[in-house]
Amino acid sequence: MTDLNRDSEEKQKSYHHGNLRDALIIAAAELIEDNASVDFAMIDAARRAGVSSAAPYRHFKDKDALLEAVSQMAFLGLTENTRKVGQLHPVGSEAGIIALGKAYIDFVTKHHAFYDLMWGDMGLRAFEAADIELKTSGFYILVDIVHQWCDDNQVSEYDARELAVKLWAMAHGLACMTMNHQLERFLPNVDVCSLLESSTYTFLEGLKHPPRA
Amino acid sequence: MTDLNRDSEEKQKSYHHGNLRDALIIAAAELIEDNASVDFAMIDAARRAGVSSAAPYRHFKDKDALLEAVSQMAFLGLTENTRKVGQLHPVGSEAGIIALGKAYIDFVTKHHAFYDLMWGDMGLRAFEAADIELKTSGFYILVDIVHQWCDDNQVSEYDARELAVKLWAMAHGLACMTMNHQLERFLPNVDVCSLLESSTYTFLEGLKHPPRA
DNA sequence: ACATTAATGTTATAGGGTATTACATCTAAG
DNA sequence: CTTAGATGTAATACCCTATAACATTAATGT
Repeated sequence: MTDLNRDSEEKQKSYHHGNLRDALIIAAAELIEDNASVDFAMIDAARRAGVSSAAPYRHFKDKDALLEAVSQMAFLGLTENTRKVGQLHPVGSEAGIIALGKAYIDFVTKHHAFYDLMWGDMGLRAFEAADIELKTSGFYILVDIVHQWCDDNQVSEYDARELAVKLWAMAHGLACMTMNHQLERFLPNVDVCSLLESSTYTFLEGLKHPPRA
Repeated sequence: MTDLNRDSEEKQKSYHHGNLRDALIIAAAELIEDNASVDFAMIDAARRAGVSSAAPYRHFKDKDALLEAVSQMAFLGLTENTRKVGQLHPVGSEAGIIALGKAYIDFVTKHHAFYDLMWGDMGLRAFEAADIELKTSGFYILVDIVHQWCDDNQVSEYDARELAVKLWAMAHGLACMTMNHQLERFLPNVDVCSLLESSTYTFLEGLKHPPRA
């Protein structure tokens, strides 16, 4: 009877968790989303995964390492999202460029707390490591689209990467201002997506006309 | 002799500090700059001001309150800087608009650690308070210049505040990407100021041409 | 002047968080 | 089936925030 009970029911709790590392990443991500802050306590992530407060340190050197793992998860999500949206539009279309910008703003503002992990002090340390591709591939999706746009519009004097950076900076800036509640302060009732759209159109229009005064 | 020594020398230490509140703000600001992070310990700010670890709590409810005071100081500096730079150029000139953007990027990137205080989670709480003017007056300097630019360029169909937001977002985005070291990653050897300049020119050029396709 | 009160500073400490150490339990390899 | 390595636990040292109880000074009224 004792033996029967041991692994009947569901999975029951064994001394070893099985996949604590992933469970901790998920637990941390949930805590971050719930509290809208990265200031959760390690012991809370541990409890959520059903282990003691010391267990996480078998899988992560310190809290920063766990946060870095969450950051990587977030980058995966962002890149995946970017790729999907990019495929919905013809490469080089202005609609595609705008859609990417909107998707970026949408992702970042909806996962506000992850933003700090991805672009804040945290991400920077491990950015040197082997995951550079993971964290930059989203950008190159935009570069490709912009490159094609340049070809299609006889705007050949510009470097696609430079244009992509500028366009990204526009989206990034608008996303920041949204998250800071400055947009609603200075432009109440204005949608950030419509701002991005008109900004992008204006900018692309400017590119098609004489470079300098 | 004992009496003589007591207040000779310089100011000597009296039981009361005299202006501990300001001293703590300055100490905190210095610690933030030095460590490039807001994660200083209250006791370190207290030591820097020459008092015990509990003394700060006579002047600030908690650490957040001290950080908020530092944030206000930073906003004062940014606004003052913006005002000065604005006065160097004719109101409405493109050079003036670009100079403001450059000044913003310069200030924010040079005081990277303050950025979090000013626009991060911190600032948001007290943004509701009486210091809204302090924290927004810099923006309206830009609005005025943009408004004049619109008049000078027969671009009347746009709201100056909306254009100012868009221009600010551009500068803000570029500043973020600089601080995140993304600019140097994707565009090594490119100066953020030159990016802002060409971005702004392109954007303003776009405004002068047919609104939509 | 002098007493009284408010303001400001100190020491001690509770409470909460991180991360380590020593020990316990399980898994896997031969 | 034994032994080594991986993984989990309990206990704890250390750091930080914030409060409480107490000490000292400044300010105020008569």
